[in-house]
Amino acid sequence: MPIRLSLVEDDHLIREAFTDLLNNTEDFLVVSSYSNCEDYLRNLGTDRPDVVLMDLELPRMGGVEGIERTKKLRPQTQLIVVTVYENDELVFKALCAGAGGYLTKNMPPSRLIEAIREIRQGGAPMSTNIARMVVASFQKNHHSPLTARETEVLERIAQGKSYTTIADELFVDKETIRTHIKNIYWKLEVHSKAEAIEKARKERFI
Amino acid sequence: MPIRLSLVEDDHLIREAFTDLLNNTEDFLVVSSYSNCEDYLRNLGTDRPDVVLMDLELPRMGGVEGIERTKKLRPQTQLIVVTVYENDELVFKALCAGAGGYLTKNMPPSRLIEAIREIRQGGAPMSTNIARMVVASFQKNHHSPLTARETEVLERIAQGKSYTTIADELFVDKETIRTHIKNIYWKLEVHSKAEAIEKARKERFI
DNA sequence: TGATAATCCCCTATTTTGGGTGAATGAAAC
DNA sequence: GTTTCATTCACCCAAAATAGGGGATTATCA
Repeated sequence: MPIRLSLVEDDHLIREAFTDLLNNTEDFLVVSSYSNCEDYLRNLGTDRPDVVLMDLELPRMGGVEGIERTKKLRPQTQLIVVTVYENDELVFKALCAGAGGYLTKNMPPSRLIEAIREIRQGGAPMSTNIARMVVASFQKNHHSPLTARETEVLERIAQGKSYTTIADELFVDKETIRTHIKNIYWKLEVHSKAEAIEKARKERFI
Repeated sequence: MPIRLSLVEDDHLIREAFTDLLNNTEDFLVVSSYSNCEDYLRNLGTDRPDVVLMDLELPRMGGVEGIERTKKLRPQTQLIVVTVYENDELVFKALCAGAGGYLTKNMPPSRLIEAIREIRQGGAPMSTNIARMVVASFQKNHHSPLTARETEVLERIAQGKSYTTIADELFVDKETIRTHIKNIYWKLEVHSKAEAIEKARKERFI
């Protein structure tokens, strides 16, 4: 049985180039291609694609929402984003929504074929820069204004723990934790837990 | 100038095989190889490697701590983990500690060379399974016991927001949020924010 | 018809939080 | 050898948040 493919891409030249390329590849079958998410989702049940190549810049419903809906309607569907965008926020939104791979359009056509085989074999095909962004998202900013202890405290705050709990865990007094929090707030220029967590996460201090 | 490489690997057969392979590759220079982290770290300043291939199962100091210390001593050093372990926890610990790539030992030797070039060009070389684990870590569990609304509420709790703030954001009354929280606690069998966040994060409900 | 989801209300008591001010210790840096 | 920094703790206050208990009304969906 061939690997069933659907394309969602609003540039019809690219759409046809991909269709040609993939239909001329052993084991691949392009069952459908669409210029928008709405038409694609309407036919998802009858198309039954194994893998979908999805663009993100689409008219009306965007690709990220398209990914989410695909996963709700048909969870076994695997999606690879194919786009020009390398924007942090968009990449993570797409992955959170359920994309299993992310390619940027400056790749050689052979990479597309490779990626489809890779995702079928349990991988997560990504362009070089995307993989780096993803791995970097696990790592802390080394230029944090917070001390080691303050970081430890804020990490626990971000786990929803109370001052008392944190104090117990770190074998210090509750007042000590309060002092650390005050210093953290001063350094991050915030006045509440939520703001501190948001800022620290954004800048990867925690 | 060649790419300077250090190896940290306690199996001396593998160490020598890698050294041979890499020293016979254009532009590569293995400047040192060690069977443990302690010796490696002591010489990091004089070795000045561009890329380090690091095993994780090491005597005394483990590879994860080795990665952390490397990044503190010499942040520009790039590290690729080369190990047999595909354990979730270890993978994420290594990446959080600062690893820029993660390969499992069932790869062809050519993949090692490719990976070193890849990390130098701004990539994050990973084995198939590792890449999948990393991408999956962004995605939610589709078998959550929580409703869409409850998930929305718990996500905001995990951002450190108060009931009042959440109520405002969702355009409902504070009492509604309280009811959701009670139901969340009942479903997750917990009795506090911290426990709810921990359980929900672990099971990827949020 | 029942189950579930989402909304809201009231009561109580305890804890938590944010802000202010101050201070002792020890280590590292200059 | 003084000074900066990190870490620790103390006490005051008032507002806010939290957890637990009870109950109720819609609307939807199977």
